[in-house]
Amino acid sequence: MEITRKAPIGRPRGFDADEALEQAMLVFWEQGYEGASLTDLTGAMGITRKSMYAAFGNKEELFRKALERYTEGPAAYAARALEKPSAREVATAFLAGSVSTTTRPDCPAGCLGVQGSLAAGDSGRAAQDALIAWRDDGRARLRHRFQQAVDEDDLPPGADPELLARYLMTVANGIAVQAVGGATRSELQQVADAALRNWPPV
Amino acid sequence: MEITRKAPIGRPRGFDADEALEQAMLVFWEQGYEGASLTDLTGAMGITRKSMYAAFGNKEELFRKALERYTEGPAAYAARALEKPSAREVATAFLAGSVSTTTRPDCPAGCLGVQGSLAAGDSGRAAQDALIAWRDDGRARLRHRFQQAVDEDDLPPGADPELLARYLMTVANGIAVQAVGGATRSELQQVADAALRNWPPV
DNA sequence: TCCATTCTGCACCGATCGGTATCTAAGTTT
DNA sequence: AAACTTAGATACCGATCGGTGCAGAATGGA
Repeated sequence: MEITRKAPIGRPRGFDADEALEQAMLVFWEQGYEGASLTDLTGAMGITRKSMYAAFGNKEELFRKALERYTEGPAAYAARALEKPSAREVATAFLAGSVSTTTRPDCPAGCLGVQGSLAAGDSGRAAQDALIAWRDDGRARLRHRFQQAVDEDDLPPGADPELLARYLMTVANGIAVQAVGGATRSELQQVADAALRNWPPV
Repeated sequence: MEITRKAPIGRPRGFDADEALEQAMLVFWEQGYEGASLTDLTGAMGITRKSMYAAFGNKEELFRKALERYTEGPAAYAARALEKPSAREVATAFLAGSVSTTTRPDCPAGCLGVQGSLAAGDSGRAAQDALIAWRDDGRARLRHRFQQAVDEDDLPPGADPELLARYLMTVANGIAVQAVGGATRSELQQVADAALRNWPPV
């Protein structure tokens, strides 16, 4: 029987891996996967290339882990929105979260899940695929939530969960692009309000 | 008085500059500014680096010219939409054109004006700025067109041309992102229809 | 105390980046 | 034919790319 080893032998790492990952996420968010060089990344993380490779594997894995952190951090609004009691509140919270996260003054404008690797050469193809899967996953969760709403008579029987989910995701993605172009929070919230004006009534 | 010289002295270029630019546009469209290397570009254009530099200046200028060609080619739907007789038809044609152009089977998925350089490192910053200006210009044209519609009582007096323009642009940008993720033409047309369901009545 | 292990800092790897120099061949004007 | 300009091919430039090898420092277990 092995007892749980709390501290692995050897010299412990001299940096906070979570904090380093946070900084890497911000660099990817601002510059995209291909636009973020290892020099940019490790510079912001405050560690050397060697330490980065030992802790995170390689650039591609670092990106995946940064995306995970993004999901649980800045993009956590999506998971919170899904827990709202009604479909309308889900949609409203989802777009409101999208607006506020893409226009945070202390973070890069836009959405890592969109601009992290929207178009890419060969070297960024894996990151591109990861983001496509990420957006698909978000859309699937919305679809399931709206299917549940239909089942609960929270949406009219004729409502199409698939379409509603894609519609919301499309608007959110557009908001992210607009944010990169410098659109303000209030401008985008108006757009979100407009997009919800034709939401199916209960 | 100089007479207009039709053919400049020296050996004429041995390739079709328009066709070469078309191929460069397709590469930028698919891989983005930073993701498209000179090797990729000149390979698709069928010319050498030297010829490319002589004909187009450098990579950045090549991108600007490819964007112009994109505007007059695949993205010409936008200019055509602006000439529709009513605001509603403008909006409908704009989104329909956005859907069909981002899902053309013979072209890369998505929109060059969005994915050409959404996020970028230092080297892609100029292309990024060019695309932001490009999208701003499209939005301004929509705004002017809707202001005209308000003046002509083609839109209700309370309609906000600025908001309507940004709303349409946001949906179109979202459609472009969705197209990259593999959304089909009919799926996106449904989204476009949904987005127009709350268009202000005359 | 000594060893094993892992960290850090730095130099370095081959490959590729955008961009050029150099050469010959070719075509058009004067 | 002379003058001029460009095409095409090749080789090259310094810089940067993602990724490593190595030596030394630091820590845990024995």
